[in-house]
Amino acid sequence: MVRPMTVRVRIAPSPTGDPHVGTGYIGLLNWCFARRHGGKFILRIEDTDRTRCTAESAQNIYTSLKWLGLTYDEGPDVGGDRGPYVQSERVKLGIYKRYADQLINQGDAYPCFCTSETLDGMRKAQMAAKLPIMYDRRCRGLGSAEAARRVAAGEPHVVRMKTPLEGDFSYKDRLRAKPTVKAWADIDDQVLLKGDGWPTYHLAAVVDDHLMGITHVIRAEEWLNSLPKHIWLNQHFGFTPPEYVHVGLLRNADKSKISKRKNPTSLLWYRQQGYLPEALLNFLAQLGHSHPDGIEQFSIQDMAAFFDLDRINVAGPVFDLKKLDHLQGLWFRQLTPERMRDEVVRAIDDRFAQLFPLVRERLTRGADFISLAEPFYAVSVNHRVDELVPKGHEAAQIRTVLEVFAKALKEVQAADTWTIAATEAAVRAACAAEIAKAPEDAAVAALWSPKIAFSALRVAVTGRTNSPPLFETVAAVGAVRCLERLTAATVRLR
RNA sequence: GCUCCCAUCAUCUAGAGGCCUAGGAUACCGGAUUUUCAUUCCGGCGACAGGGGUUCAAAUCCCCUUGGGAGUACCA
Repeated sequence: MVRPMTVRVRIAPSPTGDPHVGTGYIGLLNWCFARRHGGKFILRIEDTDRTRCTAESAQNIYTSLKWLGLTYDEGPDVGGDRGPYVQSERVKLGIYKRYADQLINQGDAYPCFCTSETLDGMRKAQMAAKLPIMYDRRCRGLGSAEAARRVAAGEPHVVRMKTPLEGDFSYKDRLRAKPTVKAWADIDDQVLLKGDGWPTYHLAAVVDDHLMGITHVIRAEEWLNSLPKHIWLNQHFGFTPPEYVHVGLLRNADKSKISKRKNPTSLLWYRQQGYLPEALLNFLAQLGHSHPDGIEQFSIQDMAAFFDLDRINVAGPVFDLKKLDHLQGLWFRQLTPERMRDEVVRAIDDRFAQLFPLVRERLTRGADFISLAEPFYAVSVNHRVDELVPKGHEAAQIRTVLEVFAKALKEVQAADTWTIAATEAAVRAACAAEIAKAPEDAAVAALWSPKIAFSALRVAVTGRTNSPPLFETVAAVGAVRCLERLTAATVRLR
C-alpha cells in the first residue's frame, strides 16, 4: 500500500500590470485540487523580469486573491517554511545561479556569448529560408576551457541548456488521451540564466517547484510546448518531477487567447464593477468543468468537495460575460438585506472619491450626485441619434469619427496607460491625422474640430450632451466601458 | 514557415459503444404572473465539422481532411 503523498500545488503569477482573471481561473483550479485532497495551496511571485514587474502589481495579486477567497497556505505575505516565496528574493540568495552552475559543471549547460543583434539576424535568416526558428547553437561548440576563460574575463553571456540533439520526448498528460511526443531536435537550447544573471522562467519555476515540494503543476496550455524543457531540467538536476497538467486557455469570442483588448481581464475591474466574488468564481468554475449533478449555482466550498481534475475539458472555453451576469444576478438577489445594503453602499463609495471632484462644482443639492454621476456607475448608456450627430453633419460622418476614436483609444488601453493625458493625446492626434489627410478641405477640418468631434465623443461615452470635462470623463469611465459605449454608439448610427 | 494541442447548439457544458430521434444552462424569441419594470414560471429556436474505417451497434474507438488555438524571446 503506497502512502498517498501530500498534495502541494501553487500558482505562480508574474506581477506585471493588473491581476489577471486567468490567474483567478488557474488559482481556482489549484485551490480546489488542494482542498479536495487535503493538500496545500501556495502562492509564489515570479518577478524575474526586472523591467516589467512592480511591487504594486504584486500587492494587487494578494488583495485580489483574498477578495476572491482563494486563500493560500503559504505565500509572500503569509509566510511558510519553504520561502521566500518571491523569486527576486531567491535570486539574492543565489539559488538559481547555484543550479545553473551545477548544470555547467555536469556538461549539461553552456555559456553563450551571442549578442541580441546576432540572434536577431539569425532569426531573420531562418524566417526567410522558412526554417524552424531556433538558436543555431554556435556557442555550444566552444571548448569549456575557452568558455570559462571568456566568462572569467567578464564577457557578457547567458547560460543555455544543452538540449539533446536526437531522440524523442514523450509525456502523458492525464487530461489527454495520447502522450505528447516531440522530437528533441525541435527543441531549442533554452536560455536559463539571462545576461544580468537572473533566471528565466524555465529555470526558476523548475527549481522552485522542487524546492517548495510541489507535487502537481496545474497550469495553462500555453506551457505545453515548453514541457520537455521542464522535464529535462528536473531530470538533470536529479529531481523527481511534479506531475504536469495542462488545462485549456480562456478565450475571447473569436477564440484567441483572452486579452484585455477584447475582454475585461483585470480582477480589479470585476470588483470595481460590483461583481461578487462568489459569482465570478462560480462562473470560472464552469469553464472546462461542471457540477456532476448539473447544478449551476454553487460555491467554491461545494466545488472543493466534488472537484475532479480528471474531468477537466481541455478545449479552451470562450469567456462570456453574459453568463457571468446571470450568475451575478442569482448571487446578488440572494444576499441578505444587510449584505446587499453593504454592497450598494460600497459600490457607490468605492468610486466616490474619484467622481466627486468631477461633479462637485455642478452640484446644487447632495442628491444631485446620483444623476450627475449616473453615467460613471451605469453598465451601459442609451444613445440618441439626434444628440450623437451634431447639426449639419451626417450619421455616417460621426460614425467614422467614433470608429477612429475607438481605434486610437484601444491603443491606449493596450498600452495600459488609460489616463486623462494619454486619452486626450490619442484623440487629438487622431483628429490631427485626419485633418492632415485633406489639409485644404474646410469640411473635414470642421468635422474633426473639437466642437464637433469631441461633442460626438462625449455623447457616445456618457449618453448625454452635458458632462464633466471630456477627458476626465473618459478616464473615469474606464477603458472597458468607454470602448463598449463607443462601439454601441457606432452600431446605433448604422 | 516550423512544432505541438484541440474539435457536441451562438456561448458554457452533460455525454467515457447501446439509456441519445443528444440532456441542462446562458443568450435570443414567445406566453403566464407582476398596476410598469425586474424577478419567477412555462414553452420555442438551436449542435455531434466533413469523409473513411472498426463494431450487431459510434457523439463516444482508429485514420485522413478541414477548422481553430498555442508556442516559436536574455516575457512569463
